[in-house]
Amino acid sequence: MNKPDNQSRTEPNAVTPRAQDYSQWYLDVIKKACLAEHSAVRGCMVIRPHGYAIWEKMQRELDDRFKATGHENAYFPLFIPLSLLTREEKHASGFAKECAVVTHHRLKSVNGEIVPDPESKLEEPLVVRPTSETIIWEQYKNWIQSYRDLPLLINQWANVVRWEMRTRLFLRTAEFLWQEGHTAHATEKEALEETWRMLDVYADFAENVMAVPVIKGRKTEGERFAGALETLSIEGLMQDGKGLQMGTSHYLGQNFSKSADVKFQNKDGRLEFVYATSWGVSTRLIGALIMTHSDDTGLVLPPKLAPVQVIVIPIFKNEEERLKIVEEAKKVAAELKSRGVAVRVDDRDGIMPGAKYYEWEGKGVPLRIEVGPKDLEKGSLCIARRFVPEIQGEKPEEQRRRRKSFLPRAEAIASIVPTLEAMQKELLERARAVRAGRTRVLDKIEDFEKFFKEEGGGFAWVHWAGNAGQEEEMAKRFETSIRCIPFEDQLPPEAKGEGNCILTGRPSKQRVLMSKSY
RNA sequence: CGGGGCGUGGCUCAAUGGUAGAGCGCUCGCUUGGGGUGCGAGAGACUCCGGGUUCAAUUCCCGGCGCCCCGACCA
Repeated sequence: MNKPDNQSRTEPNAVTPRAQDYSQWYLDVIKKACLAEHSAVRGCMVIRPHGYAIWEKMQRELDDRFKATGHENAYFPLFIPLSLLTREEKHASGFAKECAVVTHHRLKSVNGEIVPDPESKLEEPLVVRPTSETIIWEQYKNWIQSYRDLPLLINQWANVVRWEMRTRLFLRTAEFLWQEGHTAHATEKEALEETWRMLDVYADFAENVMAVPVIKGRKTEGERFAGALETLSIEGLMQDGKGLQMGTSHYLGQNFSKSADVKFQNKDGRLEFVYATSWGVSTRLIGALIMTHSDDTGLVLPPKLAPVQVIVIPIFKNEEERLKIVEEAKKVAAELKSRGVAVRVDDRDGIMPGAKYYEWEGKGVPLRIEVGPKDLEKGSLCIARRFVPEIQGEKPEEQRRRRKSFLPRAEAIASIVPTLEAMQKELLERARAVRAGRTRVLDKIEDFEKFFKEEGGGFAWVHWAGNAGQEEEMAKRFETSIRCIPFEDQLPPEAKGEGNCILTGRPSKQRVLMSKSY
């Protein structure tokens, strides 16, 4: 990476990036943090070790929550026979436009060129799973006979392929990693409860682990998952004012059990189709993390998702000093490790400490400990935070001073865990504040237009009673869509109550959440 | 699939109708070390592919291919 000149040096903690071009800013952060890059394969992404380590942390947190709600992991095939995928009509037509299809099973050399062997054409094409409902329900048919087999609560960690026209690292790639839960229940009530429960799991994860505040609600008919009776989602607001769907939980009713013919015998001995749910979150969440917290210096990670929570940087002049200081740095690291902190010592020689600061800040490491000769002498440590809570009107250099603190050694080490916990909370608060600053309760279409065309946009709470065609009109005029019809408790107090549709003026019982989106 | 932009050392880019240059990175040496040390030496490019114009093309023209951005499609 190029060394920035003095003018382009960045001060950490800028919540709103100076970059006008968010696309470029987003890519810069990913690059600085070494998270991912485009691969030579169209629309596909290479996740680099640091990015993958974040995903692993997410996986662990989510998996714990799935297990705690009674779910088990399993794995199903990558390939779905075409006839299986097309059994559920709406589901098939919903995904039809973005399927990768395998048609041959062998290659052959023709005139010196290796091509699919025409003789090896499959009798039935195989679709690379865009999602696994169909193949999983085909299997559930064999697993479910009695009400005693229910509920069946399964989750799968997998990759899926959706052949998107346009891709963006993490936010939309042709192949992505995700988890998909697929559950079967004896009653509609139980399935609905599961649908709502898993949305709560996602919302809890988003806020308490990712430190990204979300709005919970239901999708409009047009945005519903193909084949679902109800789609719930959590919606986050990114720093550029665009909304992002961060997770979905679907109530599938009996659609998939009917098309796969999955019946069970209830307590009365009668045969019934089972009720289904499915729910998923993907590596898109890493995109959400980046777009929510990062600044011009690079990535900012909530401590709970930081693969390295504390980086220890030894500072030394000569070999003699190096030996002593690195030894002390390793001791400090060992003490932190015993307290459950993910810590690393950057003892690389020949790289200036300042360069290391920039590097680890770019990667989003929450805390840095500097150990130098003076610390050894005084028995102290320097602790620097990746970010500090904003103070209005504060100058950058004041803030920089506030980011660092010099503490007696024991005190410094004891302060790490509480500081990480505090930073986790501060990050959520900061994201909440940014979102609040970009959220409006709007009643007039002129105000709506001004908000999205002049003020950068964000979340708009508006009354809506339009039809699908009128939703389309809003999309054309303002590039906005209904992100969700929020649950009642999700509305801010000033947005509650009845009113009139912002477009048609027709009476509306409740406001919906509108924004531009990814 | 439409609209725009770009393909030049590893990266970011410059220049030129006469076969290329910088910064960063990399290697070696010294120097330096609490916010991107400084100096010196060195390695590294058939200028995306194909064709055309020309005495001569990296440069101009045409056609591919690839990438990026903006739309349509979507987690």
